[in-house]
Amino acid sequence: MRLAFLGTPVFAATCLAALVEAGHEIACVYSQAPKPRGRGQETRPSPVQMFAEGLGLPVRTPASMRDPVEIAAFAALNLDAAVVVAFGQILPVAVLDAPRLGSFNLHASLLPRWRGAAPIQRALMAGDSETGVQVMRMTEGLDEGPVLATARVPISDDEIAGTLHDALAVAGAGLLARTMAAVAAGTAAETPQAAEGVTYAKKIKTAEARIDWSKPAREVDLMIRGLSPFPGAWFMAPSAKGETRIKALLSRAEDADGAPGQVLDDAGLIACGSGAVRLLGAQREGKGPQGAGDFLRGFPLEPGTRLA
RNA sequence: CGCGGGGUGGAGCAGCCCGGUAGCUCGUCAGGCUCAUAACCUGAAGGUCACAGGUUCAAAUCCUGUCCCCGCAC
Repeated sequence: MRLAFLGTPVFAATCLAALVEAGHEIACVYSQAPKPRGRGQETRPSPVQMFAEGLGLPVRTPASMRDPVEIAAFAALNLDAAVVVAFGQILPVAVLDAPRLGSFNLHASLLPRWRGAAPIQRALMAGDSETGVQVMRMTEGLDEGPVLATARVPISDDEIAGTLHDALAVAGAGLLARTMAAVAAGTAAETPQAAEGVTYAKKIKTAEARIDWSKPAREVDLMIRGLSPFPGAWFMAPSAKGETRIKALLSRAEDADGAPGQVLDDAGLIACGSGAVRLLGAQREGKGPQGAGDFLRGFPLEPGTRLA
C-alpha cells in the first residue's frame, strides 16, 4: 500500500521499520520538528526522523497539521492509508479522512482502558496484570475508534516501564504490520470499543514523580517501577553535602514496619505507610544507573536515616 | 553559549578548597578456619589518578584547552 507514517519517539520508529520491512510504499514520514532541547539546548531530530532519513524517505515536520496548506499537501499524497504512532499532535478530521482507506493508529493499551498520552506507565502504576497493543481506526475522539487487532502482553512483578515499553514496541510493530496487510486485503474486521471501563492515561508530571513514603509499599513499588527508568520516581536523602536527589529505578515490596521514609537496614529497605520497599536499583545526580549493591557502596543509607 | 554534577587498580567511592611517596568498601587470586555459608582470619596481584599542554624543586590536587558520561530545566 501507499502509506504516510506519522510518529515521533523510538516506539514509533520501531513500527515504521516493520512497515518498511513489510514492503509498503512510504510516501512521506511526518514527525515533530527538531527543536532546542536537552542538555546544552541542542536541536536533535526525533528517532523517527533520523530513522526515516537514514532510509532516504521524505520527511516533513510541520508545526501544525491543522495548517490548511499542510492538509492540502497531505491530501495530494494520494494515499491508501495513514498510520499514526505516538505522533504528538491531535490530527484534524480532514487529515484522518484524506487517505482512501482512512487512518490507523497503534495504541499501547487494551482500550478503552488508558486512552491518551502515557498508557504504558499508567498501566504499570495501576498494578494491571496485563496490558497490550491495539490497532484502531482513527476517529475524531481521542483514542475512541473501533479496534482491528489486539496483542496482549503480561506484566510481571519485576517489570519496569522501560522493559514493558520495549516488549510492547516489538509486539506492536508486528501487530501493526499484520493488521495493515489485512487492511490492504480487505479482511480486517472492526470492533467498537466497550462503553465500560474507560480510563485516561494522563501525561506524567515531574511533581507527581516524587515518592510519598506514607503511601502503602505496594503503591510506592508500582510507582517506582512504573516510572523507571524515565522520568524516574525520586526522593531526597541527607548526605555530607546536603540533601541529594535520588532516583529509585527498581524495587520490591516487602513486609516490615517503621516510620514512613525510615531506612530499616543497610541493604536499602525503606519503610512506607504500610509495609516497606527494598531498593534494588537507583541513580543519583551526576551518576549513571546503578544496582543496589553499587549504589549503597558509594552512597550508604544508614539504618535510622529518614528519607523524604 | 540555559543551570549543575562527574571521569582515581575489575566495580563503587574518598582524597582536590589548604600541591609533597595513592586510600577505603567490594570483587579477584593464594592460604587458613568452619558441619556449612554472599560468614570470618591472613596474605597477594592489580592504577599512565579521562586526554593534551602550562605553572612548580614537586601536580590526582593549581591554570588553560579537548573528549566522554550524567542530573535538572526544556
